[in-house]
Amino acid sequence: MTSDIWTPLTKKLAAYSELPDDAARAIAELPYHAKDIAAGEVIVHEGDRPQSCIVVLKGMLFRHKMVADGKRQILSFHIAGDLPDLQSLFLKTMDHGLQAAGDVRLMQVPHDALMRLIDSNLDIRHLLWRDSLLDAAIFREWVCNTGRRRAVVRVAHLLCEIFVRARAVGLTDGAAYSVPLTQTHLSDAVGLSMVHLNRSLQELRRQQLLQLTKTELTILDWPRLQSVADFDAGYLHLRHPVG
Amino acid sequence: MTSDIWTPLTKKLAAYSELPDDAARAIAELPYHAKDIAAGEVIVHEGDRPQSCIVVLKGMLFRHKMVADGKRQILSFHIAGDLPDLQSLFLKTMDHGLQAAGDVRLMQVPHDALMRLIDSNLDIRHLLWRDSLLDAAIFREWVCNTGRRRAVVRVAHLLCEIFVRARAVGLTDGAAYSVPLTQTHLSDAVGLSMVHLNRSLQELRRQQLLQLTKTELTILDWPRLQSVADFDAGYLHLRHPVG
DNA sequence: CGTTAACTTGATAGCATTCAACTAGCGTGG
DNA sequence: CCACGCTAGTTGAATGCTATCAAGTTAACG
Repeated sequence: MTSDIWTPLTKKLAAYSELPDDAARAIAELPYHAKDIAAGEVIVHEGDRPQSCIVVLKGMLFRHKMVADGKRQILSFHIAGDLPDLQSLFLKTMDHGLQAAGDVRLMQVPHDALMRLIDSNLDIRHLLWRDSLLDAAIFREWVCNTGRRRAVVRVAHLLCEIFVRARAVGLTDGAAYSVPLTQTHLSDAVGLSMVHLNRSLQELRRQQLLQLTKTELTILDWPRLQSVADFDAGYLHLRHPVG
Repeated sequence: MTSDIWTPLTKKLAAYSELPDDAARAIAELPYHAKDIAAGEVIVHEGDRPQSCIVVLKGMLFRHKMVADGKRQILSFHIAGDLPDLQSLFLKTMDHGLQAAGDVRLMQVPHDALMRLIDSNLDIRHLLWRDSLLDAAIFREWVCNTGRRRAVVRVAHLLCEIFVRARAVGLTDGAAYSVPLTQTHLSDAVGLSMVHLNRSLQELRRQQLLQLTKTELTILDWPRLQSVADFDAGYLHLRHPVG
């Protein structure tokens, strides 16, 4: 079975580390509960104490946090294969929320079963620990992005990351990738106002670097986009750095 | 032995989780190499592949990353008990550097010995995994800080975090804490220019919220500072949330 | 079609950066 | 001993990037 319900997760793990066959098999024995989530629905709230971890199967969701004045900051985007609340295994209270951008299909894996597997299987433990560290590496890059980059560069950098991560797990179609993100999502992710984000996007389009519609991102000039974006995929720690 | 060389680390772990006695004893059997580092020295470079993890014993160091135009972003500050490059156990290549602010005393623990202990001791493994997730939680808050907060709030928030983390491991002296940070460090941490950081600090001083000299941070009005800073210590996941 | 959400555009205000100069403290060497 | 250089901190003025406010357009949908 080259494509069962666990394929997104195993693909993701294999893209970022070596995934032994028996580790994949052990994962596939975990109990789970699959679930469909409508666009915009909040999946986990800040303050919740989840009893299971989520694996994204299809679609995109994001972590977010509110700051004073009711402003929102998006902390990360997650695609098929990602474990967006793996940390809840050890940090019992959510310090942020989880919400669906577009429609999402996901599975929930109970903490206790996952914990048992982690404690008994060295390979899986290392794979998942590494995955949680990768998460942190991405946050670090986002700190740089919001802290020290100009608007246009910030936006370009974010889109580069999204595209490379999607390509790594085989979700892209040539230079195109289907994204369910609005400009409001993007502005809350890079820390800009909606209006200014819109103008930054227009600048990227004007420079013929990319195309972004309501449903699809297309890279028009990868080398130049990467350079404008100050993007270096090193922080993603991919197993096969690039193509 | 209430105070041996491992005290900083055990204190830190106990401040953020429960630390069983035999876990503490097992840690104390790890091999190590103690080392003194002069202020400003780079301890680990971006691109390095370290063979050991660092435990801070005394002083303060920080992670940093360069972005285009030679601008620097500081990613985190680390005090006694912290493990600022624990991730190097699983992410082999450093995606950022490690540098001493002030003089630092630290110890290096070889990867192989640490990995053996992690693989054989469940408590320690959970403690350290949790610590690495805590790291990520702090990065998330920094994304919010640089992304969605005004200058004065940003600075106040950073100082709140530094103070609370220092207090949690017993490094503060009443409302005072000895910090070896220059205003340049602070500005690179919050993503502001040196000049504007200086003015933001002056505003905090003018409001009688805190005092900050070359060597010491003193909190003058904690409740009001916390509120100005939009600071909620929840994201630090402390075992005993506050005092 | 009326309604709504997403996107776009223009004008204005304001916060943060940049440039430049100046002060203070500290160590070194003539 | 004082000049000198260096680092860190401070201040002023001008520029400019980004936010805000307001209005208008487009597309999707019941």
